[in-house]
Order: sequence, then C-alpha cells, then structure tokens
Amino acid sequence: MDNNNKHEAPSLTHSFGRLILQLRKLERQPRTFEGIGPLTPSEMHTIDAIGPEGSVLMSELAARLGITKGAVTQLIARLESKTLVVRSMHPTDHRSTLISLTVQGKAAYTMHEELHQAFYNQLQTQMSPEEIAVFAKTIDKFIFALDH
Amino acid sequence: MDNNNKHEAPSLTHSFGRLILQLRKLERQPRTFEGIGPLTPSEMHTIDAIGPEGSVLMSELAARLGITKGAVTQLIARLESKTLVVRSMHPTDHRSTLISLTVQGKAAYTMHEELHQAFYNQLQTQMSPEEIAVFAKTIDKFIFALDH
DNA sequence: AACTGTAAGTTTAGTTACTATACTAACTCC
DNA sequence: GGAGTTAGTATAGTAACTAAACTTACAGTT
Repeated sequence: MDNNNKHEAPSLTHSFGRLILQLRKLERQPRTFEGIGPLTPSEMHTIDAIGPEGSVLMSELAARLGITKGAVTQLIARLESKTLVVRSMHPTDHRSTLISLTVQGKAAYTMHEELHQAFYNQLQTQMSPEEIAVFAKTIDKFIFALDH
Repeated sequence: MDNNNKHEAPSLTHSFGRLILQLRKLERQPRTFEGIGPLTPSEMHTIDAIGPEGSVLMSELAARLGITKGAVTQLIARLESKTLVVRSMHPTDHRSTLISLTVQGKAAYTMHEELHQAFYNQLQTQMSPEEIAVFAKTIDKFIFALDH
C-alpha cells in the first residue's frame, strides 16, 4: 500500500473543514453599518456585485452571484425598500432593468470595502507577502478544482 | 501616498471574493449518495462532526458545528428519520443524549471522505506539495484572522 | 404585418437552515 | 431539599434560496 503522502493530506483536510465551518458561520451573521442598519451577507454580496460605478442588468447580477433570476428579484426588492439601490429602465431594451447603487448604497459599499481592507491589513501582519501571493494563486486553482 | 502594495492586494481580494461565492453555491447543493439518497450540506457536515467511531453529545455537536442546540435537535431528528444516526442514553447522566452513526451513516461518512480524497488527488495534480503545505498553513492563519 | 421562439423579469409556493425564546427534566452544590 | 445550572426539545419566525408558471418584450422569419 503506497499511501506515503498521509502526513500532509490530513492537515489540509482538517484546515479546510474548519475553514468551511468558519465561513458558514460568517455567512449567516448580519452586520450593522453606520447610518444604514443591519445588512445580511446576501445583501452585502449583492451590493458588492453591483459595484459603485454604473449599472447592472438583473440577469447579469444573477450570473455574477450564481443564483436564479427569481432570487435576484427578491434581493433587489429588499435593497430597494432600504433605499440602497435603484431600478432604472434600459434605454433601448424595454424588458431589461438596470440596477445601480444609491448614495447610501455606495456608502455601504465603501464601508464594506474598508472592512475588507482592515482584514487584509491584519492578515499582512501575520503572513509574508510571498505567502499571500501563493495563497491567492492557490485559491484560483482551488476554485478551478471545485468547478471540475 | 505610500500605497505601494496595490499590485497584490486586489488579486487576493478578487480571488477570495470568488471563493466565497463558489463556496456559497457549493454549500447549498445537496448531493446524492448511492443507496442513501440526497443529503444536504448541513446533514453531511453533521455526519462528519459525529464521526465514524464512538458517540457524541448533542451539546458537543452544537459546539463543533458552531450552531445552537435547537438547530442540532432539528438536524438529528432528520438524520434519525433517514436512519443515518441513532440516539442512545448516556450511562450516568440522564439528561444527556449520545449520538452515533448507524451502518448507513458510516457508509455515508465513508463515501463523503472518498469524495474529499478524490478532490485532493485532483488538487495535487495542479499544485506542488510545497504549495499545498503553504495553503494549509495559510488557511489556519486566515481562520485566526477571521476569529479576530 | 402576423407568427414563432427566445430572453428579461416577476410571482408564488415550498424547502433548508438556521435563531431566539420559552420550556421540561435532570443534575449539582451547599 | 431547594436554588441555580445544564441538556435537550418545541415552536414560531426569518433569510435565502429554488422551481415552475407566468407576462412582456424583442428578434428573426416568412
């Protein structure tokens, strides 16, 4: 039985299992933003996917988030009611709806970005730039492997 | 403005964002196992957390999964109805319930492990052992940073 | 100009995966 | 033998979806 790589595999298995559980936990924790109120992770991801500049089609949003159009409809309805997002008509195609961030939506976007930045800054105090580079590169291969 | 590390940070941000979306997608996809039927990710995580040997307390399970006891009650009820898990009384403490995998539950555990193994094998064809080692090490630091 | 097929978005009902709260039963300790 | 704690359950509510059926609108044909 030539399973001589038993020493490293369990470590990755274990680390990755813990990462999944940690992310599951993180992904169900709403976060409150100054002057905006609490936003769920899905709402935050949607704001991220729209971006601070320009506007995005509903269907494009569904593709970016990897969810169905129906789910996007519901998310956008909630974000619209919180005045973080506005719908506008497509100039030529009358079926399409363009989504863009309001001033408040952009504020939420920025605050979330700053939160990210703070996280990366903290990470940099514990990891060398080389390690971070390898990590980023590895994630891409990892995603590729997940996709098959 | 001394932001001279702008070259690498966006890459990690982008990769990590994609990873999150990919994992969100993965974590809502049920998977069908031979002779057992479809299992949701939460069910699978629970089976993993119980493990093939011995038995676990409900409260210990809640701690391992990072969810409330109430959530565990519901999950175990579903797994019990699928005969993947059995409850048994604690020998001395009459409040406690011990959970262990049935033969079918162990089969599901093993099949899932094999799936993991196949994934890691595929990963190894695209990454050097050194890269994998750095990746595992980095995940741990990453989890630590997430915890604060 | 009418006809067919496709694409964009919405609606609705159902499911999963939780949480929070209130509860019962059992244990511990002083 | 209470008082406080711990183990587990029950219940109602919410978030985050999916699937399926639907309405409009467009695009290409004939």
